[in-house]
Amino acid sequence: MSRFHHPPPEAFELTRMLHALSDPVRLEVVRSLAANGEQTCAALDGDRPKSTMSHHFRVLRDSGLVETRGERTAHMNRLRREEVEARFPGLLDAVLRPESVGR
Amino acid sequence: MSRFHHPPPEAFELTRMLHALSDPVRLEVVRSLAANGEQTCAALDGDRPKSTMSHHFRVLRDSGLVETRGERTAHMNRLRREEVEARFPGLLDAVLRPESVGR
DNA sequence: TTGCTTGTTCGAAAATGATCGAACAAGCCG
DNA sequence: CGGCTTGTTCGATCATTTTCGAACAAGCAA
Repeated sequence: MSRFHHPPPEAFELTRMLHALSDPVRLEVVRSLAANGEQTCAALDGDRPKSTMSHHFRVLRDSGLVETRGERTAHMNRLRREEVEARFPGLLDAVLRPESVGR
Repeated sequence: MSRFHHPPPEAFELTRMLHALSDPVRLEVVRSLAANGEQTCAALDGDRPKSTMSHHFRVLRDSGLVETRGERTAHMNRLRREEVEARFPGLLDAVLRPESVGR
């Protein structure tokens, strides 16, 4: 039973999602989730302080990109691929392309 | 002879472009350029102050999304479709989709 | 229970970004 | 030339973001 708010796809806002993706740290998280599947917050912090990461996960959740399941102590994060694809077709694919990476 | 700086596609940065697109005013400009072709700054301000629009155009130029030709007094703006498509395939299409509009 | 782990929330500080008036530059028209 | 038009640049202000330590909550393990 997650204590977090996860908007339904109809409520996704493009500008909000683009803003969520426009931060290097968050984009890295999204890419890692896409490449490696569900992961805990700890597995995704790049040695950054937990409070900082907690903030980024919240932005990702609010935008609709990520779902956090608060089961157990360690929270699991999942990229909401299908939902995002349904609402903004092609967006995630474009952002996740290997060619788009690196600078 | 444009006095503006327009980065070449190799220099486009994804996070910078996503940030440029994440502002409602700028997204509206990009959509108008996509739908109606080249336009002057005046045609694209939504009754907003010129200094404000000038700022947004600069962000759009720096990201690589827009090219401003400074010929004549009135500057012409063009969406750099091909360049953006070559560097970040699918990104513009996703953002310009009608379904993605409206909230 | 006590302690360790994982993560959130709060609050503050620093950085970044958006907005807009005023002054300025340059082309164009009469 | 003088004035109008189109936009840029500068500076200030205000709002939003980012970052991070400290305190807190809850599960889990010994």
